[in-house]
Amino acid sequence: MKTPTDFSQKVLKLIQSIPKGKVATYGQIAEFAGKPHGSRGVGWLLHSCTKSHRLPWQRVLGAKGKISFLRDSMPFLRQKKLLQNEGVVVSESGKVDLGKYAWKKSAPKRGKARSLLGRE
DNA sequence: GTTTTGACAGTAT
DNA sequence: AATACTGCCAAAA
Repeated sequence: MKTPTDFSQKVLKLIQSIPKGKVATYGQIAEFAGKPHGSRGVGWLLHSCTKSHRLPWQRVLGAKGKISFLRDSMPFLRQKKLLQNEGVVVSESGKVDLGKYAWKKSAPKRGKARSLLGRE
């Protein structure tokens, strides 16, 4: 409500809300932000935000927990390394075990009682 | 104000 | 199974 695109703010918030060792997908974030099909806007925002805020885009993977970049891409390797550093096991294909690292939306509402769901 | 792009996802063929 | 097309959103030119 108010300024432009709450969506972006939500997305940003969500990204920053991703705990270490966990990973979220564009679809998840988009859905949490209120746009089940706004994956594009999410990825887009991520890029924009990262440049300005340096968000943990590394924790944001593509669909199915797979990195969107090419396997031989430089960003891909960087991401993979970062994720591994976080404790996330990334396959050579750039796939992450969502069954273990899939991030659960804790509470996009900041300052509100965030129920500790997740619990792996 | 309109057009193009940008780190996607989902469904259909 | 892999590939193509479509749908969606937001920001920059």
